[in-house]
Amino acid sequence: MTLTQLRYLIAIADSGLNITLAAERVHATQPGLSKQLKQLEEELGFSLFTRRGKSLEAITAAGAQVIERARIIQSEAANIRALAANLRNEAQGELRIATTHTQARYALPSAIAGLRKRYPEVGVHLQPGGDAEILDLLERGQTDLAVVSTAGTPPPAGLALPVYRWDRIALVPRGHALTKIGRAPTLADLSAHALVSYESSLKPESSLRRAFDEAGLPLRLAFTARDADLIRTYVGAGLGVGVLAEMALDESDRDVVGLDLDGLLPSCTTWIVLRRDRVLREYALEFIARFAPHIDRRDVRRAFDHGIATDDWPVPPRWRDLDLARLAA
Amino acid sequence: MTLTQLRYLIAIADSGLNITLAAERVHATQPGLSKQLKQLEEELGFSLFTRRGKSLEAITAAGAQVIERARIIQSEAANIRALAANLRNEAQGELRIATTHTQARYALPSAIAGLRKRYPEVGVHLQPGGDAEILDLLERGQTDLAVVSTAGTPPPAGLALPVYRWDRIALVPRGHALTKIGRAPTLADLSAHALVSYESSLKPESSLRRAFDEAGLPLRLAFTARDADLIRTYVGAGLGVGVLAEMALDESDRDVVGLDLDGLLPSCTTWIVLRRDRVLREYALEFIARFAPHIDRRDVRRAFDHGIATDDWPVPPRWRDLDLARLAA
DNA sequence: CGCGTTTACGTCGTTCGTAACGATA
DNA sequence: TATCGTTACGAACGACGTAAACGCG
Repeated sequence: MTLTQLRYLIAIADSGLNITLAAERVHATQPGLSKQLKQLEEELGFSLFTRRGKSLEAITAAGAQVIERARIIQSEAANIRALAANLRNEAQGELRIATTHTQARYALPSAIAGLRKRYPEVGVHLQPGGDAEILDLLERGQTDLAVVSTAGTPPPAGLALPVYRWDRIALVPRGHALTKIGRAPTLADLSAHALVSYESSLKPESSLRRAFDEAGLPLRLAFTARDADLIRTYVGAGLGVGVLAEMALDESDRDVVGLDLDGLLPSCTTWIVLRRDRVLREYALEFIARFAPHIDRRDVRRAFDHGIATDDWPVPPRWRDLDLARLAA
Repeated sequence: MTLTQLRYLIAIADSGLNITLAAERVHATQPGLSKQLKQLEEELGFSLFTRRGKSLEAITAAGAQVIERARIIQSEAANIRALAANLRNEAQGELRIATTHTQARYALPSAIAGLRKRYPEVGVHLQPGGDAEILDLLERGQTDLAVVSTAGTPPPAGLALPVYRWDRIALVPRGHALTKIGRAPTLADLSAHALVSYESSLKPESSLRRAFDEAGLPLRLAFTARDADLIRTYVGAGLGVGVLAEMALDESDRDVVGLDLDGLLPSCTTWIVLRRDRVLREYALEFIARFAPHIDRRDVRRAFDHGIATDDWPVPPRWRDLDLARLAA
């Protein structure tokens, strides 16, 4: 058993059992992988895969167990290399950030721009998805850090650092009835209209849905998307009243106007979520320091080593109080 | 970076930085280890050890981090091999059990004898120590399972399976004053004598000490040892009244006699403690099934996979109700 | 016949052990 | 001078890539 064999094994599993594809991904030849796989199976004394003819058909139960452990080994080997790269002050590398569209579009650009200024050789890869997918990516170790938002408690997995708080606003076409009532809309006001909001509102545990349920009001969703820009567009097209993150408000928009909801819905917190068992490259800490400047870098280190309870983190600033220009500097 | 390099690295660290000794332990030559170590350091780009002249002097901070990860890698590699050996129904192997003297001497023999009957090719290695040492061995992955006792809650680390409950008894020379009071001794009775008990009674959190503290009585320890046989011997020699596990009572002993303490001290539970992240060989499960026959083997598996709360385990039988002969069958 | 896997083979790099050398207490 | 680590060298092994054969749809 060698690290190479385990790497090949994982590549094969992650390439849908296509050895040729896996070989390309690890920059090796297909016969090489075939042979190493065979040797590994021989050493272990059982088949990692079932075969139909010559092709791999499925992962055996035992194979799945082995792959699981192999991933841990690979991840720890990567940790050692990351450790080494940090000590050498390597300025090259990659940063994979799994996040939602709203964060990627409105919150992250300045911090990422700042990061790239300090580390021009670091490639940043955004991995968009829904909250569950994002945390799943983190869980499976396929991303370096996740940026997600919750309306209440922090996400259960990993080490969560609070970044900023934000509220939702209502978005209506200019001249819409709701702009004329002279006060912030109530849930009853909203309930009178079809709503346009995030895909996540479809889930029964969404905070929007819960607010309506608790008020005993019906929630009609005319349109949902993950993408705040789409929501804005469709509000402009008159599909209904938008409910979306304040970050997505564009003051210069001629067609639509945002309305404060004044505490109608619970505030949200955006978190950076990390895996405690993963060594971060220096530039990842740099990103965190820029995106969440109110958190002391040493506290992050300490949280990694000893585990800080979530309550011990400082209350994060509100979105509207953030100095985005400073993050990018 | 190879698995071999990491194995050598760990061997060096565990041999007190003596490469020659480490080489013997891994069945390789000293120059081989030297060279691999150098190559690893070269690849990582920093020193794992500080050197005085040619000798290794200390582990660097970064080196400690690497070793920590290397241990995880080694442990997972061992897990894969264990997985494979189980599938092949290998009947050979080793079982390392870290435990206290009392368990090793009185509780384990029948279960181990039974295990050896079923698996004659398995070498069993008892690693004696105090409770803290034992759990430390488990923590550091240097033992397969730990057998420890507590007077209350289960040990905090790992997966704890309750095996049996037991009480402490008093041990006095024949004809001792306490044999003539015609009732079970009270704490006050005991307090009148110097006691002979386990080394662990020296610790302020020991349940014996706590019982005396709570009763406001002084505890005088004339003699302590880890070894119940020694305690018995010194009670026979008249050093004082013994307080020890009922398992250690030897009815055929001519010199001393045991006295029931009748709930004077809290009951103890003996636990098997496992690491959830360690794959056990089939014979280890066999040992568990023999030592704790009231626990369903499948529940152990399930606890490994999903994590069962400690409260969900069945209440273990009392020591005196155990059928030791059956365990050995 | 294309796609993907296995087999065969030659080359190259690496590991490992032996032996000699060097440094330290 | 004994102990422990490094350097040097040769033999053996193993990994890898190229090329060809094989099976399956």
